[in-house]
Amino acid sequence: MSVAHAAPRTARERARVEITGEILSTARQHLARDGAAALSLRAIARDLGMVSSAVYRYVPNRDALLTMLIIDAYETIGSTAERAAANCDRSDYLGRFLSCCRGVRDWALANPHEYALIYGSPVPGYAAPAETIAPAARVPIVLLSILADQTADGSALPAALLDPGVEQSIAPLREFAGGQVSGDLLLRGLASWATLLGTVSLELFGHLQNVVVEAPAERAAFFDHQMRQVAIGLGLAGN
Amino acid sequence: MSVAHAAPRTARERARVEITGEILSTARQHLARDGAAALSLRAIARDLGMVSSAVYRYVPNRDALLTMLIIDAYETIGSTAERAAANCDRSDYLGRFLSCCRGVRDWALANPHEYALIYGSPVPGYAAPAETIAPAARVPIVLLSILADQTADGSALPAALLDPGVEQSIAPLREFAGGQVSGDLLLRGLASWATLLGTVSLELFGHLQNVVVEAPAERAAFFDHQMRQVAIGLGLAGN
DNA sequence: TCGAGTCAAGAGCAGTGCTCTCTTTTCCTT
DNA sequence: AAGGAAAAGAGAGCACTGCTCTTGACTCGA
Repeated sequence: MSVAHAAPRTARERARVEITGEILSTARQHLARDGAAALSLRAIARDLGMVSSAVYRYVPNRDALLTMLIIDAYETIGSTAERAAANCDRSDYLGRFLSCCRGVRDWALANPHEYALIYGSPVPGYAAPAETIAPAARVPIVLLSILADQTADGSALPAALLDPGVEQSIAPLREFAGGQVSGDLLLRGLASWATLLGTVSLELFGHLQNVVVEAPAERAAFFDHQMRQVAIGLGLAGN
Repeated sequence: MSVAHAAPRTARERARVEITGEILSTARQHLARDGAAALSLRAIARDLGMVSSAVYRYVPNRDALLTMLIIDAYETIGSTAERAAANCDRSDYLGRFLSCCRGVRDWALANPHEYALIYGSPVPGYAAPAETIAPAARVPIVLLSILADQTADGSALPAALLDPGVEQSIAPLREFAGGQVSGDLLLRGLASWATLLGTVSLELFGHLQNVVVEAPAERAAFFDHQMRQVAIGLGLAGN
């Protein structure tokens, strides 16, 4: 029986976790500076003063390194969103929602390449492995928990009747949500998620040029207004 | 004085436009098959039976080729959206909107790599040149023209009062729209654009796994419902 | 102490974008 | 028609990539 994540005993094991960590952190730096497409195992090796083939002792291949960075990005944006939402009173649904949205946007602006890695075009020939699913769910779970809390205290929007085919289409999400939130509200939640990511992506990927003033203050005011409108659509700003 | 786009006179000029066209069409094939990151000038040259350096007689570099493909993608998705919207009566605002959205999604599903090229992560180290602006505007213009028509016949939503900072933030879009559409409606239009692209991106980039049933029929029903809700928010389905 | 396992290093393969030179082909002008 | 200029093709070459294989050195546990 093996202890999970046992502390490294031998010098070899100690060196292994240390070097693996160094590889990951330089990879993170390279990703932040040059983007995922320019991520090069050889360049990382050079930075670490080792030869390229040596890196393969610690990382199976480039895709595995990308997977680690993807998980890392999901975890940090997830915890950012969670912390942002937790900054507000539990019953302040509007505040939690807006805070979460702002947190996502701020993180995206500060880490554009990381954001592009997880929410932009998938790396070609790369299939996201199962380990990414849980971290990827953290942001939508923050949104979902706001809706669940709202439903629990009875202040949620009255559930509209849905077409059976539509109701059926979100069966996986419904199962995940545990039946607390109405299908109608789940769909609104998904729309809010899409609008949030869509708005951030539009801004970050340059599609708001000649549409919204470039200055940070205006961009922030625009984003805030859009997210507030979304919140109204969710019934979060009713009172 | 030179005639714009004059017909090729000499055999050399004729060959030039022809070979350039062949390079572009094989590039399109490679893009559709393997994605932008795997686009290789050498592979294209090989397909065309020429040596790699010869391609540089026709295309300055890889980025220029990408620019052509980007413009191409914007043009085709733009005309797809236009045609889809034009399939409905001019006064059928809801129909035009839904048809446009479905057209965008269908095109994206049929051409995922092209979609990712224009709406996914920007290619690192690549700055979109000015020639892409006009083609990129075609889809939002379709959405905007629906709102403008709606405003013109007096059936648009009553314009809500906006915060001055928010109103100011969309000054470029306001100028483009020519002052016909209220700021409130312009912002709703931008939100609908963001939701459309966000929803399509979520689906195409695999973020709806374990959220929405994978079967095409369910996915279509889900999309349709979401876009219909957006249309309601735009005041397109009031009657 | 000694065999097994682990690791760094280097060479090497196949591929990339891009440049340079050299030759051939085409075109235009004299 | 002839000659020179321009354009195009071909090939070598540079610097880079991911990745594999072999070799020799090191570490660890029995």
